[in-house]
Amino acid sequence: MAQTPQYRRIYELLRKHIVDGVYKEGDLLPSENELCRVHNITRPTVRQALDALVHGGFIKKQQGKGSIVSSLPQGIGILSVSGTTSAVGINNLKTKILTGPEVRAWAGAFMFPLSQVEKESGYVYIERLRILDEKPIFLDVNFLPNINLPRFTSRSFENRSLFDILRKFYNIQVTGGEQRLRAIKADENIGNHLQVKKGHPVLHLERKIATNRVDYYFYSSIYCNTDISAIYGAF
Amino acid sequence: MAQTPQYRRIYELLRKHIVDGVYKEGDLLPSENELCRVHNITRPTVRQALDALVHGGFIKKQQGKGSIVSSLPQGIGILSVSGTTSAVGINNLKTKILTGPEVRAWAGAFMFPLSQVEKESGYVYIERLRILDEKPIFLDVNFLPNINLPRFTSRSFENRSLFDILRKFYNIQVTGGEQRLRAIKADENIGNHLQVKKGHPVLHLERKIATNRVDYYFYSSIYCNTDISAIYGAF
DNA sequence: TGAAATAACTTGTAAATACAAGTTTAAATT
DNA sequence: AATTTAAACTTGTATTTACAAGTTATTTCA
Repeated sequence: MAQTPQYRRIYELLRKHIVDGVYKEGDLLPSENELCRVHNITRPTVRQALDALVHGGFIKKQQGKGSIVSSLPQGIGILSVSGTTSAVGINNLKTKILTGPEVRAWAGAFMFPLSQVEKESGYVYIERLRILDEKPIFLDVNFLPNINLPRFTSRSFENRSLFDILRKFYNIQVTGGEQRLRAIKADENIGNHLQVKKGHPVLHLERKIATNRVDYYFYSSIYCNTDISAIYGAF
Repeated sequence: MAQTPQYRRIYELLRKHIVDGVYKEGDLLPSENELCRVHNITRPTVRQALDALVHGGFIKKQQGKGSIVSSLPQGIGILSVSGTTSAVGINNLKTKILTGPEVRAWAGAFMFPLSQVEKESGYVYIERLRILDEKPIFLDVNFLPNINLPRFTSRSFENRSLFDILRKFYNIQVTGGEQRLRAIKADENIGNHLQVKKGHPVLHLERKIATNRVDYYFYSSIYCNTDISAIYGAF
């Protein structure tokens, strides 16, 4: 009946409290039984929420002791699905649209194999520069198969998470994905955007992102300048 | 009573079957209820095993349909805990010990903050080169705090997973961790080992690895040549 | 025959319960 | 007082039950 499941609500709540500093590093979260009482739910449900927090790297659990809040990462977390991207430095992380959103047709080879439906549909192209403290940190190039995305190209993307828009307007939620990482030399174009010399080492991520819409994936190619801040991930 | 929990057994079994090709990409695993019947366990237990497979990127689940086997990754999976390292290409992945194992004392700054106990204990140092198809793929430098690791320096590490040794002889299992990624220029030393020119882009991972032993972490600094095969990860 | 309704599957969420195992605190014993 | 023991916590594993929700195959009806 509930649109969002209970464990999700508890997860979001605890996550927010950790990010906001209600619980600090090393603190113990309320025990599972206490969370049960407070929110009037059962332990399996609480544990489902806590598992998600562990998976996101927000807490560690220790048998007999409790759920210990982890330190918030120093770098930028884009390795896990909702792990830390939305958690850290989102305040001073600005977004600049370089190209799009505009509809294009697939041409040439692509970083991931595409289905027939995807090929026929074309894609929405968005190229963005993400800026942290006035310094360009990463350039992300996004490919969203143009399947059931009405009025997408006319939406505003400035300083807004792509994920948020997909969730809010199209009820598309990211459920996971796969990625490849490489260290490459920046070419002329990437170098200009990231303000590094041509040939400078840059981290390249190629991602295929799965959603709650069955068989709907979208794709991102991300170039990171890791000189200032590293990419962070929990596992 | 059971030394290893049931869900772990089922997880290992299914994982092996996927890796061995019993279930191929796109195949459906037996349904949860079927796995219950076959292994004489209950659905929450089965689901715990399947969750672990999802987390490792081996399957995707679709409500109403089933558990769909994912494609085995092309690259080398060292991003997740037991995700794909041990799954892919372990046959032709050779290991060459460059230094150690030998006990050393901490000196100077370290990539992660250390506890007092860790500082006082020193660490076991191991430097290894991992070779895939006669080509050096990555160089890993490991720091294991020298706490309760009897006879560690005298063990043989050739062509053997560090994780395996820790599990087998010391009952230490990797439960998770955190990592930072950077694209850097190879220096003289790294360039020589990885057979790339000095200044060539190399992927650098700094990892703090958590274990089932409370407060026991170990650390790895990994340098990857991603020219031939990328680093792969599911999330 | 073709479309719609139904049944029989699948996974997702959730409750209530039980005991095992690790940690901490308090009490009892020496 | 110091040590040991026990109790009261904590999380880990597991069962049983129930219904919701999505998918597929079958049946029914027009």
